[in-house]
Amino acid sequence: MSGLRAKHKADRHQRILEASAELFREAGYEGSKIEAIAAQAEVSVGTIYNYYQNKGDILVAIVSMEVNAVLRAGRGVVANPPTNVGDAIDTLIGIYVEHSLIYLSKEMWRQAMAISMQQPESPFGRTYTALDRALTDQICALIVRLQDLRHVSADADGRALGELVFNNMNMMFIEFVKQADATINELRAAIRRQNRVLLDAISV
Amino acid sequence: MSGLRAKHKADRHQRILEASAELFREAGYEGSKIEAIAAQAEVSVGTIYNYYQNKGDILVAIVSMEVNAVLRAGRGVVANPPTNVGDAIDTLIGIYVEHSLIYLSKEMWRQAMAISMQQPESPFGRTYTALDRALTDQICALIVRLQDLRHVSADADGRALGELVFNNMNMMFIEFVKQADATINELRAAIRRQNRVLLDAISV
DNA sequence: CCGAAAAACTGAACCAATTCCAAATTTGAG
DNA sequence: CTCAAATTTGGAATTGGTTCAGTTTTTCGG
Repeated sequence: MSGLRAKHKADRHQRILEASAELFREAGYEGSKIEAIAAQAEVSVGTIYNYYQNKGDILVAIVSMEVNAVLRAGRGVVANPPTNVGDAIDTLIGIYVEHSLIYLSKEMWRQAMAISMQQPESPFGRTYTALDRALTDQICALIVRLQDLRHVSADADGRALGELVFNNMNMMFIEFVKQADATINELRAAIRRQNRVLLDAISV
Repeated sequence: MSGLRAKHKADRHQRILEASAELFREAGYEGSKIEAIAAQAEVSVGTIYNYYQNKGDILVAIVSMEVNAVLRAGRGVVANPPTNVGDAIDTLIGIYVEHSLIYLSKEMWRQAMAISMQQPESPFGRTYTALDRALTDQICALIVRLQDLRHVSADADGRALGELVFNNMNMMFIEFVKQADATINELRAAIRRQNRVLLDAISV
């Protein structure tokens, strides 16, 4: 594929993405009709379906960008964690949840999760699952790092621990986006309390 | 409202529910058209919408019955738990997951969860959230019971611990229903491994 | 520069859930 | 038995995501 065609393709991808992101935030995911996205992006409805399998696919592209940004930010913590185990985990989780509503609304998160559940085998579903997996891996990496630094007992099952921490956080996050009036601070406090149970088991 | 009318109402509710359960299992949730349900239940489409707000509402009614059955079964374990803490939790979780696919398919679970996420404020969403809550409470009750019996240290945060166990199990269950080829035994083994981390922290 | 062939675009048609409505039926009270 | 209220019926209209057949654009060998 050469010049012009590739350029058009990139342009249109971008236009569709920008139009969608804008509309999703303004009118919500359900409130954004495909026709409206098409009009805003100055392409036809059919073209959108050339670029994305379905409406949900557009959403996942946006969610992916967000989660990848968070994963990058998390790397710093893993490389250089606070020496206190509780603080280390809390810092990483803080990065995740504090960023969560900057580009995405609660409704967008809910829709994204719902679609990944309905269609786990679709490209969308796979991508979303892969993102969850990457977050889990990052938490596990942090714990292994803390074990290397002798802040966590070496005979703890790092993988299991990381999964436990991630799964709990993720479930709490799900409840958070389901409740319109829940705040990020409440969420973090609740997770902190839950994690405290674990810390006793593993701190050196 | 007296006799006959109430009876008919109950009959129709029942017929719609049975027809739906059968079709959902045979053809899947998405594959079951409302018209087909109506035909099977021998009522008109309009009548279905008299009894249930939407298709998802029917599904939650079925899921509710299932979860309530599981909650009843769980009460026995809470009343009379195995003395070993790991066994106690494992037994309760065993009841939950072993029953999960008897009346519901993985697809039905996925749809139910997805809908509860998309519409957390709808009657459906509220009911589903309440069921999750009831399961959490039951796990917490088990742990408090074990504390009373001196099998779990009295100064552990029972509520936080129960939430952690439930949230982890629930997340693992979500992954389980997303993967077509995941087995219940694999699921239980994975959860057992994760819970082991916790047991060290709290066993007396 | 020309004329296929491939790729991409378009928007009207399709499908299934949901809503709406007027007519028919059933029920319960008097 | 009769009437009024409640409920059911089924078909038409609506809605919004998705598909598809036909058209336009882009590419590329000669």
